[in-house]
Amino acid sequence: MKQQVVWKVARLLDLFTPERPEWRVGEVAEALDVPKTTASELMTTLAEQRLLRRTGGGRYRLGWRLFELSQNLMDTTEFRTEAQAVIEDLVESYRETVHLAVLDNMQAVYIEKRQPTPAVKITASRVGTRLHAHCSSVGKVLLSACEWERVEEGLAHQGMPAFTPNTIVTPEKLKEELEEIRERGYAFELEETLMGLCCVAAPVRDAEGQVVAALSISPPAFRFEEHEKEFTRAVIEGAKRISERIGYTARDYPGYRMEGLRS
Amino acid sequence: MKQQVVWKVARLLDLFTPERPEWRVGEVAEALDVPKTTASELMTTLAEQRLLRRTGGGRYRLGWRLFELSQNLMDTTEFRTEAQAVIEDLVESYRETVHLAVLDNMQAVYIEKRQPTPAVKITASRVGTRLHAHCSSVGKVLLSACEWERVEEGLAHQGMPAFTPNTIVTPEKLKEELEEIRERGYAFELEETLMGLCCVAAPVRDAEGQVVAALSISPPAFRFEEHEKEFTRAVIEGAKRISERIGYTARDYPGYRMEGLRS
DNA sequence: ACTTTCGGACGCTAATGACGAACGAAGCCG
DNA sequence: CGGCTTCGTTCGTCATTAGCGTCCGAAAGT
Repeated sequence: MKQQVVWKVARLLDLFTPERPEWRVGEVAEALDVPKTTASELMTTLAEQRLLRRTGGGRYRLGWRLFELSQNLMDTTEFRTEAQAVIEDLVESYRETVHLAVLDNMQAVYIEKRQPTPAVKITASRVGTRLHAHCSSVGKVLLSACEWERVEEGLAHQGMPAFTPNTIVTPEKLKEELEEIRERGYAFELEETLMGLCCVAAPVRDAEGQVVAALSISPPAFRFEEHEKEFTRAVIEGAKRISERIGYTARDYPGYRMEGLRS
Repeated sequence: MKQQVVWKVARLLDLFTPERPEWRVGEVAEALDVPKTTASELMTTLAEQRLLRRTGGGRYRLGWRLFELSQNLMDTTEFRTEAQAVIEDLVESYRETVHLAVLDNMQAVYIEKRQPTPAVKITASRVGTRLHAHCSSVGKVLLSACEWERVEEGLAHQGMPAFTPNTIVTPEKLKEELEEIRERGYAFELEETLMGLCCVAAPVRDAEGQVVAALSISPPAFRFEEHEKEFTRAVIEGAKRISERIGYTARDYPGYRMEGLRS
């Protein structure tokens, strides 16, 4: 185990959640179980580097350098701009929540989210949220593009918690599901994370045909059931549009099979 | 000098600019002037922590954890939501570029930017850009809320480069200017960064009366000259609206003097 | 197949981060 | 007003750990 400082830095930064955005030295020391002096020194250094900032009276918050870096990251994520336009269109047309996610360490991270204007805040999802991949449509799409071996070790690390009776809880079942998804080119999520919520997701591919993101639409269950094929078609179409804009030429890759939608 | 690892991490992450978003181990080693093995180990650790990510074939990019952290930061920046609405309104009404910036380490960082739809990309400013505070309207507003002593030491560190003949280049002149700004409650920028570009900015204050951000409008010089008072009034009004939404009650603080606009 | 380039593993050693103790700086209460 | 508590920071020591030379394996180019 090398570079433990980096570990500590990461652990420390992760303390600053939306629920608890401000920490004092003593609190951090306790939370990380290190002496106060250690925490103090680390935090001072991080503040010098603008990864943290001091607010009034010895309290700390995340620093603006994180914003700068994140902005650099987003600005160089080619599919982002294209995706935004497509997402906008989808929300316009279907008046449902639309997500875009990437895979990170075998988890899905929402990097874009748009809700229809009369925002019925169904999903508690926030942009920047990391979520278990085994029970979300985007997650499953992204996992389906990985070698099963890697997925397996990811699961070993993170487990497969059940959130509803429909959540897939065994690796075997997930493996089957992923193969099916890879085969057909899109994924469903039928009340696997939250009762009453369904999603369809399709993969976004780059010029090399690699899956780089997943696009999903998340209507409430009852509306999904009524218009399943329509939603499915729309998401596939949208993902395809994004893919093509960033150089993917619909060669003979699996996925994008418009025929054969789920009976 | 303590916690040098953190310094290195920061320097390393800063390499990943929009212009050069991908780096290999060897390139980083050269850029930071460290042995390859050192760079390799650091980058591996950072990748494990998801602060970097490996893309195909030994290349690295910024990792998604940065996005998560930045998102946490933005989500807990109270004035952000309020500001967005106000910015939107301003752009609607005046069809000019509007910025919101915060102060970080005596530099201004744009955290919000909106341009009118027929985007005449005048300013090369990007959200997430850090810029010299002595020559921008937002910068000067933010500096005017700091003790001069701290400003001075910041200048010592960063210098006062001249970008146009109008740029303020001496601390003395800047000090005068800042006092005037503090007194009157808003700042101009008259072709100090770029010829042909003028700005007006006003401070956003939180519930404690602290200046937490600056709002600016940036029309081309000719249009600014025609409607100076109008723009000024609008920015002050906007900043005030944001301030009030986050709990500032217009007590007898300096600033927000609507009377006495520049002759 | 040979060479070159590149990334990663290993292990020694010097550098450095962790931590206890002592020191300031605020607030609190008698 | 002044001692007391709470909290953060400074200092100096010591054990830990990160740095880097050397070696190796993989991939790409010749």
